[in-house]
Amino acid sequence: MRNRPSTLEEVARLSGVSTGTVSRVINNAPHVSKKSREAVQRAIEELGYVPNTAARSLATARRGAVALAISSDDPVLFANQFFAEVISGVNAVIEETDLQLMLVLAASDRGHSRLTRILQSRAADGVMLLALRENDPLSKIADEGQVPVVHGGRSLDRTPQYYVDADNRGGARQAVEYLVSLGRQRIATITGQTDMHVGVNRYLGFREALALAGLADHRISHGDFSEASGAAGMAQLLDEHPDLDAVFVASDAMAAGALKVLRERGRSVPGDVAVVGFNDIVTAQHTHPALTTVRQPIEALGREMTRMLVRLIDGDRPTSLILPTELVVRESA
Amino acid sequence: MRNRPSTLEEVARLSGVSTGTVSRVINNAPHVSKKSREAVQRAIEELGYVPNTAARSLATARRGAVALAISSDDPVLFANQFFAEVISGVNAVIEETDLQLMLVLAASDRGHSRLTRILQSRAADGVMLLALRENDPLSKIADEGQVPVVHGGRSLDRTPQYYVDADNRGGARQAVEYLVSLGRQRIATITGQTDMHVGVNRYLGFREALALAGLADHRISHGDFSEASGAAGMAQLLDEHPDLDAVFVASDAMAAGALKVLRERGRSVPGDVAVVGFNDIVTAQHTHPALTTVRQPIEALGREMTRMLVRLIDGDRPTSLILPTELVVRESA
DNA sequence: GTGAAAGCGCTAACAC
DNA sequence: GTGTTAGCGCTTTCAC
Repeated sequence: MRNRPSTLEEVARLSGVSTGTVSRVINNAPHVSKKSREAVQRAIEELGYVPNTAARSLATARRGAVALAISSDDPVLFANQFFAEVISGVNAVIEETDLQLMLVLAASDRGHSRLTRILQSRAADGVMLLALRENDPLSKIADEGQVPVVHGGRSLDRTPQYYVDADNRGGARQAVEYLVSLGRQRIATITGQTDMHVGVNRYLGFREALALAGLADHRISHGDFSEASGAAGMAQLLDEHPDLDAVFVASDAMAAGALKVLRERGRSVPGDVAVVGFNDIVTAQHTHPALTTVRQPIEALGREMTRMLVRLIDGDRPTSLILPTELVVRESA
Repeated sequence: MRNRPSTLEEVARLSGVSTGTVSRVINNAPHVSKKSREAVQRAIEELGYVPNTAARSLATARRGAVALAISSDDPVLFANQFFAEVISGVNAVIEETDLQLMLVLAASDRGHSRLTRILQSRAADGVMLLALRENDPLSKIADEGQVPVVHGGRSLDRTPQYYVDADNRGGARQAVEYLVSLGRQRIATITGQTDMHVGVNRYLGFREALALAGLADHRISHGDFSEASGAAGMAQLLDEHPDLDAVFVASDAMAAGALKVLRERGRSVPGDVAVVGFNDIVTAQHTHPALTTVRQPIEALGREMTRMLVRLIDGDRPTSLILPTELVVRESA
């Protein structure tokens, strides 16, 4: 570790101009002579000067940072890769700005209250809120807070003012329409939690598609997005509707469970039963047969959330976004 | 959004004490009468006062934040789940402190120079550096920087002063010893990049175990940790050493590729050829057959790195750590 | 046990 | 185009 970082005042002294001018150069404001500008730049170089962000924040009342807050410990959303992809998208936009990214995982109560503090205190210039639980008290706090908030995903209880979401309903519709186009007639579904926005909307998409095709939509089992619940759901469906010829499963994890049960019961996929999942997790490529599924634009979600937040911080009024999903056809349907 | 946050001075006014006393209460310093303390707390409550972190940072010369920097875009390490697990571990420790977590993904050049700035400028009180490339210039900058640095993993060119790493060598040895204990005699390996610390050490572990068992160690193919290279490596090994009865593959991704080739060539696993991977990625549970592999303590890595950094910030001199790995036996060996 | 006041390093308004 | 200076909101001596 080296000696103490140098200050703006030292730069001023060395370059023979006032602190005001140095400051102008650093923030490349207009009305600075070429001569001073170069003198300052030389001095900065020589001293290895780096501005003190705390001092700057204090003077400008801007933090120079945004927070990405993940409130829920919901395994489905937090699941590994979703997380990594969102961050990757967020980072891509952040890198173009001078903002820093703070990460706040509100797993414990402590994390929760910490997030509350950030929302109330202007510790960040803006917050992206991901995976809020239904009726999460944070939702209210966010609305009353000091800083702009962008939500990733919606919840059932309230639609946030600024959000980016994937088109879960459209994606589900697309998946089921594909099954219909394959000639399947007796299509079932295993839903996710229907007290969650994603769960409900994928289910609605399912019903919508069947209604449009004039097919029956009573073959339903309710899961919770977990692999185990997918297996259980599939077993139940086979018991209750042995004639089914396709199943739309609201998550890939559940679909993996369903495939296992189908194999055990000797139903061939997609011969006897076609299967479509949702999310396109990595594992979807490695199931047997490989899973046809709906891909969410997760990285884009991160990118768009960040863009939106930056615009809000700049005082703009962006409009919320629903991002399209994409059907990835593999072997299971 | 509400009105302006209140200041410490306002708290002082409302509670009828000096700003000095308010400050003492907030940082619960000794020598404050019960009476003042309570008056202050009441005022804080009433005003909803939250300290301004920038002002505090400026006064104390501490940032109240640490950075987790991921320098490399190395797909192996950045791979989804590794990333999420590290962060989860980091977060667990962070939540116990008053520190904030800044995330710096140095994917682009811009990201890189941004990280350099942080290292040089005390924008964070400490930095955790993950997945540094070999000969990464950052390594040097980190050493010369203003803040304590903890490395996750090592590189070939230099052993950092403070690091936490997984026992790659020991893990590999363990894996191969297990194959030996199964009675396998003609054991091959597909290595990772051997210009990377992990690559080399897993390879060394392989040789060590064979040497100890008095077995030949010439069945080698060099991969790059990718699934494709695993497939190519397996094909090559089968061509050159058709008699092999086991293979230690230095990553699960490569192992997945290898399994595919074995299946295509009609070799049964583990009947004809036993396969062990490394990393225990989620997919390992879903290959056919499910993959026996070496699990790295990734969350612990994040936790221990953070603990170490916090101790460094506090002025302690922690000692570097190598965390044990664990063999996860499934069906492939 | 408490108050007063001098900074921390920067920006921004104002004067020239 | 440039210099001067008053803060930003907090902590921390130093008196008392």
